[in-house]
Amino acid sequence: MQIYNTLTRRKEPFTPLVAGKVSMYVCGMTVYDYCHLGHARVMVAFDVITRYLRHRDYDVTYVRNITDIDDKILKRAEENGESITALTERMIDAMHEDEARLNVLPPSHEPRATGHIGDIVAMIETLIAKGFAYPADNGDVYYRVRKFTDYGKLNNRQLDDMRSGARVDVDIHKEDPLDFVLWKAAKPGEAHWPSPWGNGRPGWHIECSAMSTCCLGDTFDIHGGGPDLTFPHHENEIAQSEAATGKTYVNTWMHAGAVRVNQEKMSKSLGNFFTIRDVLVDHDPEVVRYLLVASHYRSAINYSIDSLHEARKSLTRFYTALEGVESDSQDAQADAVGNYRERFTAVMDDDFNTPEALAVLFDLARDLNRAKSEAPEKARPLAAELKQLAGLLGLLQQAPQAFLKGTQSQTAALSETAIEEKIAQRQAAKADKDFAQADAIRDELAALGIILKDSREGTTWVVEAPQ
RNA sequence: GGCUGGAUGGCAGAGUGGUUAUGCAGCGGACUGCAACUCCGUGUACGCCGGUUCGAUUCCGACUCCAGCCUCCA
Repeated sequence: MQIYNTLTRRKEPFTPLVAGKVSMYVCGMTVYDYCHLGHARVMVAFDVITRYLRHRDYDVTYVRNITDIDDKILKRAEENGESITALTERMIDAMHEDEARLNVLPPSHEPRATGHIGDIVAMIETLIAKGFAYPADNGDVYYRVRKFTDYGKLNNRQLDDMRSGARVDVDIHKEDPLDFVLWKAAKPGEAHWPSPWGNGRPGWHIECSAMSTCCLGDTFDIHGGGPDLTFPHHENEIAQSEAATGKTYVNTWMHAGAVRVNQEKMSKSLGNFFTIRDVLVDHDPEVVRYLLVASHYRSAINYSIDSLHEARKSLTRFYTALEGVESDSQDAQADAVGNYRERFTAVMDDDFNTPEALAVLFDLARDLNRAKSEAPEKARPLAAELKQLAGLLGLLQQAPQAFLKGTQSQTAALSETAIEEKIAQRQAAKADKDFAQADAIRDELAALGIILKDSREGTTWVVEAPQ
């Protein structure tokens, strides 16, 4: 297998530290609001990566943290008039609900910052002892960036170039404007934990260093996250961890691509974000997942309603192929189903090329459609193979009819029984050769987005993408 | 200003130093009462200018444009 490494800016053969095992840490949510599609992308990308690595027989330990103490959380809890814990618990529950709907498997461990204050304090103490950090007279503790000679290696950035950016905040308590905070002193009334430097809370970057090291060891295989975390967050993590342990922090850095809206990054600051739950009101969660998997994990995706419709159409093609074929995993037999599995594995081995993997599945689907009419005995194994391979992408696990008939909200204009009633009326009209009447019924349903399909076995229907 | 990516057919989106991506849409045909679904067939696509090469969309350089990071953001 080969994986693109942000650190070296190229694809590299993947060799885990311990043969057969993969240790992976992904930066998760700061839980002060609902997840948006950018979060969904990271969740789905690393879910596919985890599923595939496990399929390749790696024993994967997947750690994804929860940042449950932070300035934005304090602010939001204050605005809402609720306790910090009430807010974070509510958002954590919502996040779990969202990812379950997107068919994202839970990580192996989900450590929370507030559960690791001791580890965080210990790491800061080590950094101070080694001269990489210093307590300031305002009660904060800062990281001494210029002391870490490798600083900037992940982003290919020179410290002196960053000065010219001039957007670094000038803080009189810092020795150098580039220094960043490890421990923040609590203002009166703020949530806090005791520490050798007084009451306070951890800075953002240190929690990931502490939790990843504590769950996975000083050095681990893969560290992932969203595209906007490479700087400063991941750069700072490297500085903290490598200074503290004296060892390489991470071998392979992986970053997902951005989700855009109208060619602009979807982000909290721009306010152009769509939450997962908002999108799921009108769309099958699998459509959203498909949209995310249909592009390579590193490339930017432009989100639009049209792109969701495209995704729905593609899934409709797959489910149409699977419709009417009973199969289970026992049916997938290598000799009967061609080389799809080999092709799928070859492209997924190359930096998780999911668009190519889907192309293989479309070829498989065509083969399946052909088999359904020409060689029925091959249909079952082909369908089983399609479901099994798609399952590695977290797709095609619904009953075909369930997907094709859409959600209740999509068919709300007419109940399922009413639709069946109309179909029966049309059958009767057809039997009487009253085609004008039959066509009128079909047009009436089509106007409601219900498309009829006649076949030897009878008439079925699908819901087309909502307009 | 520094640093990253990107520019592929009507749209989405992979990939490759010479030969079909794939999906949607379009066109022709089969199937159908007519459709839909499905199947078969069908597209002189690789931002611009140079260079390397027998040959470049693919490698190298310049240019233009787009996006991102340098400040909280996945």
